[in-house]
Amino acid sequence: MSATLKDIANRVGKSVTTVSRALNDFDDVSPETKAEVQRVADELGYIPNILAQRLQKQSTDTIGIILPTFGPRFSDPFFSEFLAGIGNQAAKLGYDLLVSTRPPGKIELEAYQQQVRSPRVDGFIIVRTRLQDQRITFLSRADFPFVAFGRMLDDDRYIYVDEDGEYGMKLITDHLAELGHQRIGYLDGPADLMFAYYRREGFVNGLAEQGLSADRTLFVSGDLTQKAGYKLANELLNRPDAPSAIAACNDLMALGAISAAQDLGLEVGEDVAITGFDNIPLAEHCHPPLTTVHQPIYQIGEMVCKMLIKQIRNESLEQEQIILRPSLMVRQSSTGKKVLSENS
Amino acid sequence: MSATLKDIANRVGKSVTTVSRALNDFDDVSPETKAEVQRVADELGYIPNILAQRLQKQSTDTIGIILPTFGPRFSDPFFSEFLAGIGNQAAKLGYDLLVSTRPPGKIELEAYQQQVRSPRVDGFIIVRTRLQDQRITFLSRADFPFVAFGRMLDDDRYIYVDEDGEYGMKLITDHLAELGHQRIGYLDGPADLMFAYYRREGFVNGLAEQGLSADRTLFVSGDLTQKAGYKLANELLNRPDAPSAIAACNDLMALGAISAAQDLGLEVGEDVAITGFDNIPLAEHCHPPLTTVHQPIYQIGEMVCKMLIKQIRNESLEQEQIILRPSLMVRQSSTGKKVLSENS
DNA sequence: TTGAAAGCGCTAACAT
DNA sequence: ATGTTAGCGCTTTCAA
Repeated sequence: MSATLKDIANRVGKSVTTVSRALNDFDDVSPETKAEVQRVADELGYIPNILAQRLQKQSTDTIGIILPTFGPRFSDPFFSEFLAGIGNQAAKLGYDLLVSTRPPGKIELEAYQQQVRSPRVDGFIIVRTRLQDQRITFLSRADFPFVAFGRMLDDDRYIYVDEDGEYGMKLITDHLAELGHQRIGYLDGPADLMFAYYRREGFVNGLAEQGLSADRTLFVSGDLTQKAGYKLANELLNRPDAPSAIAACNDLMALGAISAAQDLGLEVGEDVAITGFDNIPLAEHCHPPLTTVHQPIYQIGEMVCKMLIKQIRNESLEQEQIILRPSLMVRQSSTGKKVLSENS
Repeated sequence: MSATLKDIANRVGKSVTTVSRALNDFDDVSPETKAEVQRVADELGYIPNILAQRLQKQSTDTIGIILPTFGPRFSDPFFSEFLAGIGNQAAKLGYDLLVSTRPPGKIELEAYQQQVRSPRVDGFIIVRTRLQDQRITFLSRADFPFVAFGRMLDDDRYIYVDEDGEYGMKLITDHLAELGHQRIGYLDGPADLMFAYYRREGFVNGLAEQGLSADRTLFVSGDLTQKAGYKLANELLNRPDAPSAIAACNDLMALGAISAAQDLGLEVGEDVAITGFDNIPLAEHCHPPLTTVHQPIYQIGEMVCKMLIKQIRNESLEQEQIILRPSLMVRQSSTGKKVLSENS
């Protein structure tokens, strides 16, 4: 077992208190004592017992994230990158990251309640906000620190970072309209997800601004996986009145759509334009490379984490609501033209 | 703040000790007292303070995993699925999952040391073992519980689960040889990774068994990303003596290789066969679908987690070393033949 | 059947 | 500049 303050105190012949203060560099300890204490501490390889510190402080130095997952086959590039951003930032600021996974719904909410009351974490990061988000409602009421990645409908009295999904999707409609597309299919996401909502808004409004009417029969929605993208695009492209372009609300579905088009013998970028949203690493290296909207997931992870820890520490935030403007990445899946590699 | 044992004790008019024992269902507490204590506890919404329990027990009820990551653009489907497996299993068994990310090397090892000594977790799960793995050496010496996913060279006196990568890659060479390929390129992984080692062995030995000699000039190695796969395959395919098939040591690089081939105007599955290893969800839904080797990552996550917790609890394991046989998934990227969808 | 007391390792208020 | 005392919330002897 690791040495304790008491061990050091005995060796040095001082009280535990003095040792504690010496190690924490209080200025009411004589330099000699400090030096001596430090020496012995090093010698014994002292490391503070974090459990004791936490009990004393009544804080866990840990932030939590509960990933909303459905099936076991859970593999969204978005999450691993986001997690890395949060995790690295948390480590930098001296916090641990507690990760759980729960299917959205009752079980999920119970997990929040438990973790709040235990208390197992000092604050939460919420991902994939929903139109009405119980998690946010609950944490707000409980006055428990959290930062969300994403907004909610009809309530923004909480701290969040979000991308401007509406703007992002308008970049797509502008781009497609410019290429001359008139009939554009849309691969929508689950109705209760806020990001799908904004992107859909952007799509509809973007078309309108271009003087194009949105044909609702070309709207189909799926569960954000490639599989869904494949199936939905296949249906769209098999219609007699098939669209000349398909915009997907995320990259994964767009990748599925590309496969579907190719399986039908279509040349993506030429015969049909396909676009995504997210710019996951795969987007650049698939064939053809995917035109999409970039949002800096890793940086958002860092940002959200930093804001949460500030909140936990009661430091003031410059900005409690942040909305980021994403940018368009034009690639071959829409233009058919080969683009030179973006970065070495 | 949550109610404490003391609060309950005051209300009931009993000592804290009695209340503690009542709630833990000791049999030396009268039924009436138990009932009364339980009633008041419910009324106050009592939840034990986990920090105090942990200090007392000197255990954290938490297992740790430190993900080896390089750049910020970290997005490996393998990890998110593996994490989900571990996380869900841990939750089921009453454990928390502490996730960190560190670049392999000194910083990483320091993180292990710190977490061991704090003590922040009760045990570790190690991923992506290396030929000589400092992490394993350190934890073994410290006699700290851990379970690894993967083996090590020259030392198997520790608990692990691994896939039989050599066998898996032989499935690939057999398959390619059967299709008539004689010159096969190999996209290798980093030299210090154990899984890359076994898969390479399987490739070399598999070829030998087929009476084919491995042309070392067709071996190129990269960092496991699609980007690397793209670049390496591009080089291979541009040679005058280009191979007729390319086996990649993981799916991500294989996907990159597919893009490279397609960019060169080759029909994958017809003009060149390409295979992967891992069977990530994308493999089935890319174009053409990728022939690969399947290993049940999610289940392995569960398994590893269960074994670790048993070890922590000093329960006996039926098997301390487990090696799983992966299976071949034949798809269009090698055969050129369309395969009916595997599952609905 | 119950309670008093000690202790997990640390920090902090107060006194000296 | 240092020590005494108390306390974080819980569990666990040991005694009654």
